[in-house]
Amino acid sequence: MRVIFMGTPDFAVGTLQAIHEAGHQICLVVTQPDKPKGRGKAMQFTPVKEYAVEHGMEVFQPVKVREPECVEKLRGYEADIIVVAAFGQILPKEILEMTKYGCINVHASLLPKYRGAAPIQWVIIDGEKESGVTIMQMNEGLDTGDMISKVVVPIEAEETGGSYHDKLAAAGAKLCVETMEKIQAGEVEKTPQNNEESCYAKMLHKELGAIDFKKEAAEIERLIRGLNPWPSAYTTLHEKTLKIWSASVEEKEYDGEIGSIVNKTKKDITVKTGKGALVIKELQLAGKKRMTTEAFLLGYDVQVGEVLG
RNA sequence: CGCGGGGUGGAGCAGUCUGGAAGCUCGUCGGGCUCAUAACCCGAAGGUCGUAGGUUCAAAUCCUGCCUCCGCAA
Repeated sequence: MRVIFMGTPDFAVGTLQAIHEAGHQICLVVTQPDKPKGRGKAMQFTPVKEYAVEHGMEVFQPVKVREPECVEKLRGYEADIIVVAAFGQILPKEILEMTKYGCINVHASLLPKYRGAAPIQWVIIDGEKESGVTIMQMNEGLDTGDMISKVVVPIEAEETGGSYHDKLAAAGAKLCVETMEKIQAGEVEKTPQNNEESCYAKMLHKELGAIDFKKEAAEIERLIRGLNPWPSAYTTLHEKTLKIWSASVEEKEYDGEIGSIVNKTKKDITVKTGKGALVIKELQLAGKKRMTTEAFLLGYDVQVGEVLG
């Protein structure tokens, strides 16, 4: 098929690659404009653009695709289908109805649950046992289109936002190609979403990672995993940001102030929470590298009784 | 030129301001103690102090350029 692909972050690259390698003709790749990123404020390509440029694909980076001139530009490619994966802009009706097969979207959740921007991390934070990827026929709502296909991916006990992201990106890429074949063969069945069961996964923001030790240890531990590697869960130690990369839950109720260090061994630091305690396994102090708590304790002096946050 | 913190034996750090013999907590190797040990005791190996140049009788330490890691911001 003649395909226009729209996507921006890493999650979308796998799908673009799979479509490309499946032999479809990608006539245009639409991605968000380059932005100054990184420590030096240097302009940086989006991951999707990186791939597209590397493979000689034409790239289009509109600030707003819904502008009439952009819409007309897209129409000019006469694509059969538009595939969207984590693009980051709302598509107007004119684009949705522009092609023979319309726009399909690769979404990283089992719809109608977890519509929105950050479903991958939220299912981990919420402690779900499984999630997956849904391919839907896009309509004008936010992730409200009819469902075409889905795949379930279990969430492991040690799953992090990063590891699950990679699993879903791979699963979504595969499912997308399979679904395109079915669409082309006219074998798809579209199922409307039950709006009663829907919920939204809000965009992640940095403050979300601020650990509130008054919460249950189990909840904090899920937050740490869900926000790993980005934007990461953190607290404060000696007035510096302390990121917590990995921790485990201990049921024991220690005496002491919530948020304080209640136990220290050669390998771990244990912090009292609203319910149970959190054993910190891997961390990172501002300016330092990420390291195990054991390595951290070899060179950094922290005492039982000190309070985090 | 967005702000800031680093790069010191295998790991994590101190020492840099106030130049003048390479240190701490671990790990590793050898030996000892012990029923035993992640515990304890004795001993050993291992470092161009990121890199290039400058100042000096003398530089990890002061000056300059460069490389590189990281936190914030975006």
